[in-house]
This record gives sequence, structure tokens and C-alpha cells, in this order.
Amino acid sequence: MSKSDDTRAKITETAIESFRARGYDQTTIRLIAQEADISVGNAYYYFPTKNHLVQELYLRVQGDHLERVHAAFGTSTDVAKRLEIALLCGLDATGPYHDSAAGFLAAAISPTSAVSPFGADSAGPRAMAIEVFQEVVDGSTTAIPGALKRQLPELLWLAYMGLTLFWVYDTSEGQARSRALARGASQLFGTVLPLARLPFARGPLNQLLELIRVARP
Amino acid sequence: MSKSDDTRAKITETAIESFRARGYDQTTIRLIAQEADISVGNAYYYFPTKNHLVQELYLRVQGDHLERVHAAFGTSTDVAKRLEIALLCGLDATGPYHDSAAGFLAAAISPTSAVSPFGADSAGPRAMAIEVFQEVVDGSTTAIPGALKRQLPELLWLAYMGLTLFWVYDTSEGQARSRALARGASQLFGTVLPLARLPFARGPLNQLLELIRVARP
DNA sequence: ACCTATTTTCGAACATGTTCAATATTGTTT
DNA sequence: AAACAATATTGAACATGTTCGAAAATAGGT
Repeated sequence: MSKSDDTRAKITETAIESFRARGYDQTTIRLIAQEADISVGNAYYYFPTKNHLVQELYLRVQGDHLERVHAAFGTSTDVAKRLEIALLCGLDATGPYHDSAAGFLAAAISPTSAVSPFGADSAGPRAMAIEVFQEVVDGSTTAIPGALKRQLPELLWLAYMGLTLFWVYDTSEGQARSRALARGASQLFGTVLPLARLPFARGPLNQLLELIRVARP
Repeated sequence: MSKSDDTRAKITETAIESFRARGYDQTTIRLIAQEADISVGNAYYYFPTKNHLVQELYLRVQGDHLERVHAAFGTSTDVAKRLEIALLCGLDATGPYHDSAAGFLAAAISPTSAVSPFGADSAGPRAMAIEVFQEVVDGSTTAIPGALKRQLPELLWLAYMGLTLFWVYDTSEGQARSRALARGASQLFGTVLPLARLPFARGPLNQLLELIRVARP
């Protein structure tokens, strides 16, 4: 088992390192095999698809995101502030890969892909990602209507996915626009959330929650 | 010029027909060339990329969307109702391609792809798509704050892109959930919009518009 | 009609993700 | 230790998007 684990680990490490250094497209299976001193076929013995190697990278970045968030939350108890932290830490964690983000996105977006954020194959990484936003909500002292509070982590994660999509297309220096968007959106969220408790917000809010119920099977 | 146009048209038609019948992945350049009675190299003389052929399909679907919307608007003057019509017609227009939507999506999503909805190469089709939502707004008698009204078509188009993304992943019978989402979202929009005129909505609304200003370079 | 430049067409070649049958290695049983 | 079963490993082969240099067709000018 050890030999097998070794080979697997060698492939994983080589692939991740190559993804970081060369990006998605430039990282070919043949190159990985060569650098890991194995044959092409052997790589496919452990990973059925190139995208399954991306999955490994995804996991690592996800772990990094969680770590960064934990380090940055500090004593913040305001949801909006915590959301801002979570979003910005997410951008920090993915930052090194922005140059080849397009390649990764194309690989990830297809529902049949192993790395599709919505697919079954990435239930693990996804749960990890939603966990971040669960902590955003749980660690806050802001009053949030119960029905909304339950759905919120997943909704915020979805918003984060949207931000990531924006980020991929963001060519501004250091992706400054994405950061500004993260800050602005968090702030807006902080402004709007209290309004949810006002009486005439009940109608729209219930409509929104019902909408989510329809959308989530 | 006529001979050239003929070849180009033959390729376009063959490709679109193949996309419809076989989907994205199963449509290979060699197959198109064979069915169009030309060589592979010749296809590449007219279309630098397979995705440029998808672009042609995109244009056609876009035109179909616009037609359907015109036929369906009727005498509706309510923004929410018109939005619902636009969204549902969009789903109708793309319906035939749902089976291979994943392939198309993967091809379209990369910023460097010719068919990326946000890229420069598809400025034409995109303008056409936004035009639909321009008409949603222009043909309505609903009172909308001016600053918002100006941004609305683009925002609604963005929402439509989101709906399309949901639709790609939607495996429900006839994509019923996507349709329900379209209806529900339109309705919610109709409920929320009037609230934008209330005094305390001014703050969040301005924040939102500022956010858009930041996000749009 | 002939020559030249441009446009169009061809098909072989290349790179890369993936598959597969054959071979080697390791583990288990007797 | 020998025989058998399982697990690992290999490298060639395949499909497909794309490139490229050469050949053919066409257009324009004299």
C-alpha cells in the first residue's frame, strides 16, 4: 500500500506544483508523468481524468481559504464584516492562480466534470467551502430571521461563486475591482439585512425563501 | 465572392445542424468537413476555431429568442410580466440544446473563448441579448427610478445568464424547475421594485448602483 | 490569352487527453 | 518455495482540435 500511496502522492504533488507554475493548459499529463518519473498510463491508473488532478488543487486551495479565514476573523461579530473577510480571504487563496483561471474555470464548469462545484464529485470540497460561510453566520451576533439564517450559508457561498466568476474575468491590477466588489457587496448586505425584519419585508422575504425551495431539489 | 460565401454558408449550416442533432462534443471538425464536402483545413480557413462555429449557433438562437419575445409580449406593460416572458422565451429558445448544454457551456465560459458571453468577440450577440431586456424595460409602464432604469437591462441580462447557468444544471423534466425559478424570480422582482421608491430604500439603492459602477470598468 | 498576385483548398502533421492490452511487481495461499 | 491472484506499470494506439506548407483556383492587369 505504501508504494501505491507514494506513487499517488508523487503524482498529486507534481501536478499541483505544475498547475501553480504553468497553469492548467500548459500542464500536460505527459509532463506530469515525466516529472514524476512514471508513465502516462500509470497516472491514469490513479486519476481517471486530468480534472481529477485539478480536484486535488481545489482541495488544497479550499483548505488554505479556511485557514486564512480563521486567522482573519479575529473578534469580528458583525455578519457583514465577517462576510467581507471570508470573501477577501477567498480571493487571496485563489490569487496565485488567476493567470490561468480561465483554463481551470472551463474545466470546472461542465456539470459532467469531476471538478464542477455543483456536481456530486465535489461534494467534499463544496461542503468545506460552505463551511466557511456557515462560520460567517454562526460566529456573528447580528440578528437574522431564522428561516433566512438557515439558508444563508449556502446563499453566501453561491454569491462567492459569483464573485469568483467575476474575478476570473477581472483583469484589473491585482484584481482590485474584485476586491472592491467584495467589499461593496458585503457592505450592501450589511445595510439590507436589518431591513429584513421590517414588517413589509416579510412578503418579499417569504417569496425569496420559497424561490430557494423551488430551486433546490 | 459568391463561391467563398457559399462555402462559408455550407460550413455554418452543416455545423449548426450537427450541433442540434449531435451536440457539441459529438460534432467534430472532421465530421463537419465531411458532411459539407470540404477539407478540414478549409473549414479552418473560414473559422479559426470550433468555438467560432458555436458563435454562429449562438447568433441563431439569439435571433430566435428575440422573435419569440416579440410574439409573446402582446399587450403586457408590467415589467415583471414582461421579464417573465423574456426569461421563459429564452428557455424556450435554448431548450433544444439542453442535452448538450454542458459542452456548450464549457466552450463558452472561458474568457479567452470566442463565445464567452462577456468577451469582446461576442459583443454583437451580447448586444442582441441585452436588447431583449431593453425592450422589457422600455415597453413597460411601471415606474422605475431613473438611475436604476438605466442599468436595468444589463442587470436583467445578467440575471438571465444566471438563470441559464441554473438551467444547464437542471435535470428536471422539461427543465420545469428552471421555468419555476424564472416565474418566481420575475414575481419577486415585481414585488420588490415598488419598494425601491420608498424613502429608506434610497440608501441601499444608491449603494447598489455604486457597486455596479465599481464592477463595470 | 498570358502572367502575376491573391484567395481558396487540401491533406499531412502535431499536441494532448484518454484507452487498452501486455508486462512486471507484489501479495497470498498451499 | 512455488503457484496463483491482485495490483501496478508500461508504452503504443486512438480521437480530435489545430497548424502549416504546398497546390489549385480565381481575379486583375497588360
